[in-house]
Amino acid sequence: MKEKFYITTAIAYTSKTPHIGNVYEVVMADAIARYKREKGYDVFYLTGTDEHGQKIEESAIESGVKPKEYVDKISSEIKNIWKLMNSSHDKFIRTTDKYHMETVQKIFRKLYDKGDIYKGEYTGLYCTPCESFWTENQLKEEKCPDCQRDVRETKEEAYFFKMSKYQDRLLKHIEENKDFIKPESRKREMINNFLKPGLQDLCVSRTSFKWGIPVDFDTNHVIYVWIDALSNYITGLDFDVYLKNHGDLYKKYWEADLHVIGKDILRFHTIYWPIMLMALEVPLPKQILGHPWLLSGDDKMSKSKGNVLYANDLVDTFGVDGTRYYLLSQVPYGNDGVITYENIINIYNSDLANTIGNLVNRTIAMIHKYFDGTIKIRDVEYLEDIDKDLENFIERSKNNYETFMDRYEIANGVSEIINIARRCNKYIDETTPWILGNDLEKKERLNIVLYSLLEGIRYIGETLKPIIPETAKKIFNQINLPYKLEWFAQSFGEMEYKEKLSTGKPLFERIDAKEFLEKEKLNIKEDKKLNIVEGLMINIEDFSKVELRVGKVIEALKIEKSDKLLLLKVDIGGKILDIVSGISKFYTIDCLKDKKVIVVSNLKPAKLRGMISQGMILAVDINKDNVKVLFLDDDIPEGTKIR
RNA sequence: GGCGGUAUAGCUCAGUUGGCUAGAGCAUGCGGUUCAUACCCGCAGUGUCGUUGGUUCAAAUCCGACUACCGCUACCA
Repeated sequence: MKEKFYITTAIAYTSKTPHIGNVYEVVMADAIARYKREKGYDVFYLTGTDEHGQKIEESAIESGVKPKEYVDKISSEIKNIWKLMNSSHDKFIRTTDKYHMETVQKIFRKLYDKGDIYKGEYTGLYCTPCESFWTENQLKEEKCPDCQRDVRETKEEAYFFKMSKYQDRLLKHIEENKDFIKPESRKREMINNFLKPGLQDLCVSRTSFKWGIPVDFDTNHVIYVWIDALSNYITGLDFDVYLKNHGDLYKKYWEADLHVIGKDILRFHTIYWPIMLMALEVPLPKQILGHPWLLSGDDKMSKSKGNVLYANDLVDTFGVDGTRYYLLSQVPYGNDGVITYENIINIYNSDLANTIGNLVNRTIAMIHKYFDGTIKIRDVEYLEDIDKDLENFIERSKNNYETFMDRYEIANGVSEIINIARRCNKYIDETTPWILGNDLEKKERLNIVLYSLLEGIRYIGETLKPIIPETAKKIFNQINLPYKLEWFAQSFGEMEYKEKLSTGKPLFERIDAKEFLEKEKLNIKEDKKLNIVEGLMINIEDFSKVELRVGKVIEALKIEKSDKLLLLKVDIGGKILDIVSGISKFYTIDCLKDKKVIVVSNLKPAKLRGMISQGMILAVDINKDNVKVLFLDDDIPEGTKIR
């Protein structure tokens, strides 16, 4: 009976096309899944898309389509990218799938019936004309800050999950199960930040938007998106809420062996998710692996730098395997990795083309040249020390590889493969087969040498299977062995190559970095074409509701305890508005003073960080770390209306 | 602002519980080789291990302070 292995990725959020970080996660999970399959596990690998929530509802409205249409599109886009990356998932779940939604409703109901979810209320001060809730300190002289009218204490219903009930049990579980949260450093974060201070009851329903799974016994409410999303790990296996009629998948594969997720959502997976499962009386997953990111945010990606990266583009240039290889070999285990075209080209050329590709190519060329493509098994009696060295090195590397892979340290595993290839290249130099080839009496010796190399290549092919399967396939093709060979059924020196080898085609074409980067620069210019979102059109009346005026910044002040906010006093022609703006990272106080800006002057005031903001100034978000305020010529008088 | 993380060769990163003369790959320089994809092999480097105090026989490693960068989070009407 095969041992089972259930692995999942986080399901990708469908508010927009996934970035390379999500792609990394899937490639990583895929490599682990493939590795486990090779090792003989009965693997179930689940991935999918998370399709509910306010953000999606908003994005859909923005694009002028129904939410379902919107998520259908993005979800299939994501599915295609996963396919492109050669993900070998066994199932792709969508949270808009009917069975998922039904089970989530039952989960909610069960927890409600149990008393772990209870109906409570948000208490707040409500201003009826403005339809807004205010907290006490938002009020201005006990009146609504917007309209200065009276507010009333009002309650709004919401469902809450009694997190605190399970927190001690969870803390104990985390402390007793050393490998529950990996890497180690993240575990401390979770315990110190969330568990030790004590958990608050979690609000698990929303009434402020509609795009979600309704609470079936109280349809004004939709279920909180995390309850919905996390459940996919069991609904995807046909979980039965009442624990009686689980589907076969569930019976076979739960509990999960590994949840691969980004470190940013570790909190949900290591706290809310286990507590949900405890409440459902279901065993917890064995391990949660919070992986680092490939990019430390958008900041490192900027079109002007020419390092924006999309999965499609990467695959176009480097192929699936070039891309997978980079992702799997270059992201460090603990820290975020960096990705630039220069780096990828470098790694691609040196590791794939030069080290592995060339090794395979030159070996096969020699076998054709000296033996017409057929090599017989080595005769152990004639082995020299140098051959044994090679063999030992390769066996050792293979063992190291497995050790790393078992710990999910993929990048370390990959470097063991490269080590094998390097060692083989060195062995060629040590044995100089081209000299042996000139001497008929050395034929036997030459056979041993080339056979040993062939075995080395087989080892490389095997270990590459989980990493870059297409290339592994090509290698097996070239050395004329079936790809589906059982994982290392023959150890070094035992394989018989009965068939004549096929003629070797290079596995990877080298990429000229200079040429490529210059071409890229041209492409970037192309990319600057405008992307106008169709669908959301407003008419002139809508626009005329917005009052834009020229304002002069009289004064800019830092707001305490805030990194992003500045308080601007802006003169809009006789009237001075206080405007709170999130630009303190980009502009100093001095360089704003006396500047002319565009002000939205009829914006409903709002309270931010305790300050009342009476308007807004226009600025361009080039990306989240590059914001430009739109300044006007100094000689335009303040107060002038803009239209 | 709160919480957390990271600072090591030109670049990307390893350095397990304190014992290094501080490593690997790439890039650089020199030499070798020609089976191979201007490839491969060898040799050579360069580092006040972010700054600064402390603990210790011994600190890149442990503790304190500081600085810079990053992430999450609140706030960017």
